[in-house]
Amino acid sequence: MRLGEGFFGRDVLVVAPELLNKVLVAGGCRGRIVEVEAYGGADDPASHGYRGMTPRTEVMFGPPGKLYVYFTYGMHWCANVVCGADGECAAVLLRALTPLDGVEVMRERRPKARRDRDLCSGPAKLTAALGIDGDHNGADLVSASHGIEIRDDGTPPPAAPTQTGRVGVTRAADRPWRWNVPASPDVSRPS
DNA sequence: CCGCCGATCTTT
DNA sequence: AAGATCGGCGGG
Repeated sequence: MRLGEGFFGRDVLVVAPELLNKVLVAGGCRGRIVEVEAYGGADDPASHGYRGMTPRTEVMFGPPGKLYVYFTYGMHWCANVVCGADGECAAVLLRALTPLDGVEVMRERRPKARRDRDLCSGPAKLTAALGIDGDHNGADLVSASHGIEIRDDGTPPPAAPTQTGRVGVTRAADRPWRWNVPASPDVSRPS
């Protein structure tokens, strides 16, 4: 079943680990979510929304269940699921997937990937593999407005997900807001 | 396998 | 000027 607004409209620290083992569907491909990170708002110095709403972060402050897609390092796209109540700033960064379906298409989109586990093992790798870019900013996952949705296929989240500090952040680096599926070979880095 | 470095450009 | 990254290269 497709996840609905009730799922996303809760505390981001609750939603993030529950997204593990859900299935992301986009661009004719499917992948199982194995790594996520939570980002807050005014309470979180590492968040894009820390200093309030800007044109870039507008979606992060809106209703839950939307996709916040941002451009970084001059060449990469990263995708977040907006959480919490409308007006709050909170989102979950999708950091890695296990490729499930459409692997051939993923390979065409990411010709540099050598092994299957390199296709979606990073936030900008998975967007490239599934064809997600700036056109998908603000997409509604609840109605699959842009052909993107998140599904529960009956696989529960891990009972004891691995929890670490967030990758690549310099501020609030000690906050344990990254979660991944234990022993998954498809995460962005070993934990 | 690991660490370093350059690419590339938007946002602050 | 830094950044929620990636991939190539060199060394162990």
